[in-house]
Amino acid sequence: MYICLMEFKEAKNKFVQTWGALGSQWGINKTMAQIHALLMVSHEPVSMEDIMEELQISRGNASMNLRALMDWGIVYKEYKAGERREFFTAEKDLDELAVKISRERSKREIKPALKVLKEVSTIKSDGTEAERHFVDQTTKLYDFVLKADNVLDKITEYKDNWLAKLVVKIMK
Amino acid sequence: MYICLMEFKEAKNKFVQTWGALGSQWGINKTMAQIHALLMVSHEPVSMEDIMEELQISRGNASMNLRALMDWGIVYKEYKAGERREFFTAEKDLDELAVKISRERSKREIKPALKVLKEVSTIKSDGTEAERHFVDQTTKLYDFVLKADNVLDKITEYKDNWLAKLVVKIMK
DNA sequence: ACAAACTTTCATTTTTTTTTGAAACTTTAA
DNA sequence: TTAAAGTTTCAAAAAAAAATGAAAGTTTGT
Repeated sequence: MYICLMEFKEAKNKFVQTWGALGSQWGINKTMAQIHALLMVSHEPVSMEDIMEELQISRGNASMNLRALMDWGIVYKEYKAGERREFFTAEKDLDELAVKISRERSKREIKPALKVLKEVSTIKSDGTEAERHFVDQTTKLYDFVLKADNVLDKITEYKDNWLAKLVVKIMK
Repeated sequence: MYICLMEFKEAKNKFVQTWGALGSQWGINKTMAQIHALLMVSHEPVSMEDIMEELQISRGNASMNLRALMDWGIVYKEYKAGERREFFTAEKDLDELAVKISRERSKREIKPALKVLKEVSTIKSDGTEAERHFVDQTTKLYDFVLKADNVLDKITEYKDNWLAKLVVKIMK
């Protein structure tokens, strides 16, 4: 029994650390990813105190990153009857999680980038070869990113089981 | 003519800055993304000197990031006849570029994460509900990430025009 | 073999990002 | 209305990541 508990804590910690590192590599702040990981594998809502305790982080840090996760729509606040404090849960449905992350990153990062690509690809170019190449390349890039963004949108529109459905479409 | 040149330089600069910022948001060092952007829109190979000059960065920085880009397989060294210095070009085919980035990120980040997910999801759990939930959730996550990684692999296997082909498959 | 032309490396510095923590704020219950 | 229990904010500190630049290393032509 003791050994089993140790193994669990160890595994949980390893998972949280790994998810945090993966987050960093994809431009998501480590603590934010760690909090999310922690909530993902918790079977019941977790208080801010507990998050601070488990991840050894300050109240401010916990508060700010929980806010960010809620802004992303992948962590929810919960109230327990007769409890003053707030508890938090993560979106645990992976299809839904992926859809929300896609949507948010599209809105925050891809769409603004597309706007700039459009802008820079439409300078008048009756000029040098350098100019012609620039316009050509940025136009291609605009088309590519736009198409990719649309595909992602289409895919995640299925919402329920989009990944499974995609597998079917592609393998066939 | 003068105004037109200004517009071009301005557009080029805006593109490079934007691509750099986008890189940061996705866990790619800003300078690395900027160098890549610069090479992408350059119609002919660029020397390290010119890169340093255009991006206002040091020799060391340029050298290290060019090496990293070559490791990713998306920037190539070129030798010009009768020239001692080395010149650099970027992969300009966007299908190919996306394939290479996918492959590399899968190899460097997804695969190692999968290994950990497998590990932590296979602790023995005859224990508490917390343990059962942990095993359940990490197993689902493992399956999901594995499937997504495979789909990406399959898609990019088309290599030529994979995005266009995907559009067809999905819209249909 | 030499030196000129060029590239790479890495300890140090700089910049950027993240974290802290204490003060300000909010909510609830008595 | 008050105070207890909690949350949020943000200026300052710390940590992490990136950039510098000078020394070491390489390559090439004579």
